[in-house]
Amino acid sequence: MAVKLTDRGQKILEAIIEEYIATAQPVGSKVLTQNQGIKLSPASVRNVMAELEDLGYLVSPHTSAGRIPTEKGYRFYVDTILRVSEMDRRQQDRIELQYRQQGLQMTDMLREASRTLSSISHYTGLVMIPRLKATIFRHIEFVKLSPRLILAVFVTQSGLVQNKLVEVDEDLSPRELEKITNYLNQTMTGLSIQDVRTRIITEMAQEKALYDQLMRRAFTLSSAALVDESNGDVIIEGTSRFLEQPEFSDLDCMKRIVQTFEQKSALVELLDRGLETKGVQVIIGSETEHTELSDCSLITAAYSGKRGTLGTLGVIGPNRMPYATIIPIVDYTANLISRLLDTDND
Amino acid sequence: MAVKLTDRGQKILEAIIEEYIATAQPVGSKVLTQNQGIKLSPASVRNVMAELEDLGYLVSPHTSAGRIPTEKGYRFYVDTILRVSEMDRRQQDRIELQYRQQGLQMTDMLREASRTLSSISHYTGLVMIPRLKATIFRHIEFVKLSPRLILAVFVTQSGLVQNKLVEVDEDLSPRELEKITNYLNQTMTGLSIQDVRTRIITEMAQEKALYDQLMRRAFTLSSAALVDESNGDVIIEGTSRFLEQPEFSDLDCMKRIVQTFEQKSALVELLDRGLETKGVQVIIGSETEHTELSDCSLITAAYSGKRGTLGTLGVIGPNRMPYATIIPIVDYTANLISRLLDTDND
DNA sequence: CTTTGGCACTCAAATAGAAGGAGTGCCAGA
DNA sequence: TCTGGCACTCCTTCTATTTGAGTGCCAAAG
Repeated sequence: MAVKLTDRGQKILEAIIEEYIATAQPVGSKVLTQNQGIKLSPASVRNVMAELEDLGYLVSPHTSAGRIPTEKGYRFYVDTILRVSEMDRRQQDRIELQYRQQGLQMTDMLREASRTLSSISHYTGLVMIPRLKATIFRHIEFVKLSPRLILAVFVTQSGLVQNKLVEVDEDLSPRELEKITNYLNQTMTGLSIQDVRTRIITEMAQEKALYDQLMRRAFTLSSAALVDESNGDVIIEGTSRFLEQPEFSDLDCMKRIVQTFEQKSALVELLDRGLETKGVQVIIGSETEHTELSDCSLITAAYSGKRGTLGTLGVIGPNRMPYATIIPIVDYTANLISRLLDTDND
Repeated sequence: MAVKLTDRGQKILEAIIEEYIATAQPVGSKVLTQNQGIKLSPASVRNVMAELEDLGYLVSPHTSAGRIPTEKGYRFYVDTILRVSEMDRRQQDRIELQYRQQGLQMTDMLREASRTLSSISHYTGLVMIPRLKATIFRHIEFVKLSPRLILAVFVTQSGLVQNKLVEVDEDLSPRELEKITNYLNQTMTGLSIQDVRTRIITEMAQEKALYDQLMRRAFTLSSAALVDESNGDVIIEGTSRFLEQPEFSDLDCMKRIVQTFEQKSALVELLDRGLETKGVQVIIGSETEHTELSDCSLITAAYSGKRGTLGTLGVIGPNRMPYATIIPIVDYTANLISRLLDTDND
């Protein structure tokens, strides 16, 4: 790390990585000299390449092949060489229009976001559904389905609708239910679900609540309704893109990756990492800390609603991804979604 | 079709298909003679096999290979040879228990069904989400989110909850909204969504409704709320199972299939076919009428709620599927889901 | 001291040929 | 009608050889 890389070394590393991203073939010294911008003989390039290999940025699969970037190489490329450009303006407009024409349902929008991410990046799109507890309480409504079964419908500030069936021990009259509804809507609006839940707990602990039958029921009901079950769901679109990548032509390796996708938990964990971070985050290969995904990279960014971060979205593909084009795409999409969530439903 | 197959022909066809299902290798005359139940010499078996090939039930990939079943062969096998057994009782109980422990949300249950179908069949599970219009109206509730934006929450008899955001032209007072809610819940409960919609249309056409402001609004609102957007969604679980099948080791073919899955429309169409049919239906290869799925077979069955068919579910895999074990699984699952939808939420 | 052309060397990938073997069709005899 | 035998087909596997891209290193040129 402390080792400085010469200017020339960087240029050549950049050229190699970009060539490899484009072709998926080990890069030799000859093709690099055809690259304008490098005005050296193959022999000189070879010297530099040997240096880069010593530093751990490149490896050669075997003696008579070219070089391919290591994870360290990609990391260096992303961190210090890469300068991301803006996204094409016309493409931006086209995407935004597509969303505007859509309906207003939040989950539909997120699904569309995942699909769009996949189709314009040509990799697999990921969108994390907002954690309930991170959202702001707006409104709750109870619908009595049968004496013991109540449907709780619960709307967040950003327009996310969540329903939950709650089984209760005692038959609640419509009037009681209405009172409970009014009480909750008056006291809880504007708080985060997290806060609502702690508040319910503290109030339940206080004696005054325990003496009041109705209050007790209100709290029982609402705490049951607000349990976050959708604990980290991810919308994955474009899994088939993985099948296009030559590095995953090994069926066994492919299968393990798709299985990991299906389980989702690993992806949830990876997307969670981006929640705290501002801007675009890149996770390369073994940085995922999942052996099945050790040949995959993620480009993620957080999106937010009116108040703070709601979730993350991004793209997953092979290490050999065109970061320069995809980073702006992810960045733009995260901002767009944030904007749409802000303007909708107010 | 008119051609009668000898008893011996059937026995041998059965043995070949079952051997091929088990091994995925062309079946030769020799292995068949090792099968107890066939007490003939390889030469005699060869004669029968040549006959079966003439009839179109078998083909040989090349002269020096064994024979593999054609679609026609599978069809004949499924229609006339196959006798399906009951499902293992213990497995039944284990599955049912798994569902009972689950929550009550319908979509979660269907997702679980798809997952279970996949995991016990070792193929890909499919469950069609009920079409809204096929379901029975139970309750509707409106939540005003902002002056112009109303959230309609709508519950079907079988417990499916659907929400929809409706933009309205005029600000409705809470009282008006309540009146509308009451009116709709009183008049529409027990009708199918289809009926509700036609009723709304006819009533709107009648003059009396047009003169009544409130009524008009009620109808506008409810018709907007009941538009079926989720037009045929399918829950697909276990796509990675396809990667295990040797017949799809060709990456290109594989990619086309997974892409078709992702688009879902083809699967919706295929599952739709099973809506009218009682019992288990088998669709083999080109019967799917989708070129991408011409090497796939589906085993489907309809499931129903309190009143009539709600949707279909099933398993998709290669033509070479162990029909004998999967048909009972699909059958059992469809019945189980129907039963669970009947007993829940009443 | 850096750069470059030359050259021997390495090793994966492609090609070609040979051997092996599974399975068939057909025929003559039981 | 069934069966053993036999010639034939042609896919699969294996081995040997060739090919060529790319390297490392060195000595000479800049």
